[in-house]
Amino acid sequence: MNNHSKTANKAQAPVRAVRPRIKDKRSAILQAALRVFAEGGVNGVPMPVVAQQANVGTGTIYRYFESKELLVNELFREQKLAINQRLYGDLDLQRPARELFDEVWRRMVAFTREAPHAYRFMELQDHRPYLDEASRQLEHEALAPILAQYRALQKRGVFRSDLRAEVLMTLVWGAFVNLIKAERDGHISLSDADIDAARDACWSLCTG
Amino acid sequence: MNNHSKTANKAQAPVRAVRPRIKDKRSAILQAALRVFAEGGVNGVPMPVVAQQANVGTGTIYRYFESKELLVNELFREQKLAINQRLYGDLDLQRPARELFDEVWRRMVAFTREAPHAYRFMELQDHRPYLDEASRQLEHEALAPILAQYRALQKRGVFRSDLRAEVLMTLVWGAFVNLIKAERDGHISLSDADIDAARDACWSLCTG
DNA sequence: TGATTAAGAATGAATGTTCATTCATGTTTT
DNA sequence: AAAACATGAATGAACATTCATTCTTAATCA
Repeated sequence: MNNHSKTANKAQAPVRAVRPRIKDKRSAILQAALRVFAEGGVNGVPMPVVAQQANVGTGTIYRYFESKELLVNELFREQKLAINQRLYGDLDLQRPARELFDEVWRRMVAFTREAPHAYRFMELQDHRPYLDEASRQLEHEALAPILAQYRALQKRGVFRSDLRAEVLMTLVWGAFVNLIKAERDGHISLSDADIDAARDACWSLCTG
Repeated sequence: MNNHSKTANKAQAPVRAVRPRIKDKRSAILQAALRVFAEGGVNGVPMPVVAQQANVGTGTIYRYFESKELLVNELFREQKLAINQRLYGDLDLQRPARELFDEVWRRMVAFTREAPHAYRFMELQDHRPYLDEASRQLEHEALAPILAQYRALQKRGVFRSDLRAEVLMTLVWGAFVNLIKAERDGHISLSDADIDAARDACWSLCTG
């Protein structure tokens, strides 16, 4: 199980080692897993299906990931980081609060449109039991900068201060997620005007 | 699969029939299922565990429910009706809008506190693939009265009218659900003041 | 240059486990 | 004693994971 026998009897010469090349199948597996898990749920998709979608033998997955659980966790963390970068990266915090709010809202909507698999996977709840400590930690850390921003806006009197920033952020995020979910579930269809109006309503929620 | 053979050859007399007494095990099964599904998710809990929690043999469940899927659907419908009654039943629509809003919010919070299993089960997403047409239909119908109320408040100018009532309702519901979820996930803890403030913020969302 | 070969990489059939569902048998009710 | 009920061990299907085998790669040598 753990006899790596790395540098045992190599006192002689080349040290060249044979650190291989491939770095490609791993990506293919992650990409395929994202797609099929987003569509069928982690519990709904057997590993052979992931393998097939990645054009890889079933056993190959286990050369790159110890288990389904570990695969799910790596996927979660990878996506979490990418999403955070996409939503909050390169934001000019000097701009007016309302402009920032609109910009982030726009990015969130764009993300749900352009990367539906990634969005769906992260929104999925059925992978929660799989998540390990590192993933949970990351999830928590990822929110810190936005939380700080909410706090700053409260301090400047832009946002209402009768509730804690955590609560405010939770409300807005929940409203957004449920809006997108309602659309995907076919309960409503959203025009651009609807989405802008929803944004304005959430702004009202924040400012009182 | 569907031969109920109810009242076939009973043209004679007593009509007494033998419709037995038990009506009890069925309830015990539903109640146990609600609890364990709420805790472990529908996919996470084997039928023998449901049976054990209901103090019933595994096979007995199948005397009352054709399959796990049907059990989940009956449970879903039963709970949906009960919840709707609890949240919106006996509401005096003549009262001021703000009072009604506060009352419903209060009921929602009380429900999450007093019937955490029922709330959790309904909030769960992993039973969604199990739901049949009847359940989906019921889910839709259950929203109609509240939607009508949102519309009425828009018409009276109490609620903002720059977004459709469906969208408004979706936003508020999502905000509430995520607030409770954040608490259960341990991300935040909610004081009564937090909950009241969240309610006020949602009211702001509705009124602009 | 082309041949040889050993180590890594890939594979998918085989394995062991978990679970929904069934059914042969026992128990209770009428 | 017949009819309805209840039971849980047995069944078969689905799944995560393993492993004996085959394929690739690239270092070495003729």
